[in-house]
Amino acid sequence: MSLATPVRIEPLKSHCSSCNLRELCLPVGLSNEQVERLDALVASRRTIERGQALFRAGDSFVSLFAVRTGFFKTTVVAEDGRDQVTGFQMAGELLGLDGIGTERHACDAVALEDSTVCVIPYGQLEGLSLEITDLQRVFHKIMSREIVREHGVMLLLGSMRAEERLAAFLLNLTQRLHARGFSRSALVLRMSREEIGSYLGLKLETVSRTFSRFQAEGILEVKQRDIRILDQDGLRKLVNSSTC
Amino acid sequence: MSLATPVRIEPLKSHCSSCNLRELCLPVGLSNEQVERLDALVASRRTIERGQALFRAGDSFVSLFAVRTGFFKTTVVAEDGRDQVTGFQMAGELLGLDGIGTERHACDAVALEDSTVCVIPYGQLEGLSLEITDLQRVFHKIMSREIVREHGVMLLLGSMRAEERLAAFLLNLTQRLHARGFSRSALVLRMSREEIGSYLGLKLETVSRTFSRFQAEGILEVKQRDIRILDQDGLRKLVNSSTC
DNA sequence: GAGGGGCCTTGATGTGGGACAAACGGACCT
DNA sequence: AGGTCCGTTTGTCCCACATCAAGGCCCCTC
Repeated sequence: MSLATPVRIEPLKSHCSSCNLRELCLPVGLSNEQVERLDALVASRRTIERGQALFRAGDSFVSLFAVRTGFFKTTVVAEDGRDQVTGFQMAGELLGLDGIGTERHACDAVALEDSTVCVIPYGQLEGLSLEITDLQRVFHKIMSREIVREHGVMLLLGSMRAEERLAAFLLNLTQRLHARGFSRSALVLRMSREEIGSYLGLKLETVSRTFSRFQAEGILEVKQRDIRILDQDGLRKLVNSSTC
Repeated sequence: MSLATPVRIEPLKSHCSSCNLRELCLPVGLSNEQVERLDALVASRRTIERGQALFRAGDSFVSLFAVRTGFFKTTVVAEDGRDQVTGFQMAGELLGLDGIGTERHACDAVALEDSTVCVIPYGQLEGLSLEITDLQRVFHKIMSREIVREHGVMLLLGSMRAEERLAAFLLNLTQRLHARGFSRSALVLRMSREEIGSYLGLKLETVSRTFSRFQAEGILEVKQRDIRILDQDGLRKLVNSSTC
């Protein structure tokens, strides 16, 4: 490390009030006055370089994190070393909910590109949500939706075939990206074939082959990580057809 | 229905204070005084016959339910009709967390044997947890643990082989039963092979064959739904060995 | 622009668990 | 006791995906 480069703790103040993610993040639905009180709590930002972990399983749990920019994956590791990607998180989504139960994180959160997060000290969030009913309600809803999302993944892993899994995955990603102002029909994958495979319970070769098949069928145009969706209905039909 | 048997709405008052599940349920860790305030809120019980639904996906969400006696499964249904068991709940465990996010239940909860539940009106629970910090904390922990449990299921569904899945399932069940005072080595399954299969992402025939194999290997004794675990370490090794 | 290292694609072959079918067994009737 | 129903077990065959292996593409560095 060079002499002139001290470790930099980002002291940047976050401002939920003026954040363009306000409607996608923790402050959703809160009044201006309420968001200002939340501002006082969301004290700092952190930047995470691509490939670095925001936290790891076993780390003691202190704060939640809201993705401000960038892209993350969360993974759980079995005792024998196998790991499973449990989710991909983009701007506005919360990381760290897994840590509340035991006061230690239960999974790793790793940045898939250079990212910034807002740090939300959990103890203070608890305190504030005693005072702001709406904040408590929003927070409960976020946790509940995470539970429901995972139900969906269980359905996918438990009963879908490879094509259906990948189709469902792409539709989910584009829907979330669209909510953030991106195109519904084009996306750049931030994760590798292997990470997609881990999330979907498939091997990377199967993911790759399925992409190729979708391209051959005219459903997608695939150039490495650049994906263009040519036939969204085709994808949707794949997910809903019980052709097994 | 006979003339002398009116529909009975159970008006029975629940009492968390005197409930033997106190340490396994929502009141865990609360003081006597706090639990008494919770009592005021948990106003009624409901009995659910085997095979009946406590709630169904799409039902509007009003209350959470704590299993008092009996056994439930929760299932999500895809648009094409396939369904996936997302969990099995026993005494002390909460049902309905999925409904908070959208104010509608996202899954079905069906009793696998005649059961009783305590009804916890969610609006009142929100209100009380504004006043009792510890209650808020406990509730958050319960939701967080549910998220972590589902991570574990994702790991199971995404990367384990049939034997590992069934072994992990049995260990999880016996561990939870043991916490409720039952034997660590003998259990009676409340669910069918098909329901186990759905939960584990396997077909019922595969579940049955795997039980048979475990029996042949001297790990289990299987008589229909009566299971005796002869070699707990054998089961544990199965789960942890990355023999794939 | 040559070389190397990730990541991705594609081919050949193998296999775990699915699909289908039949028989078994226990619970509950009459 | 016999019959029916439903869940379970077991056998046989088959396929979707895994595994193993080779080669291609892109981007980085020197």
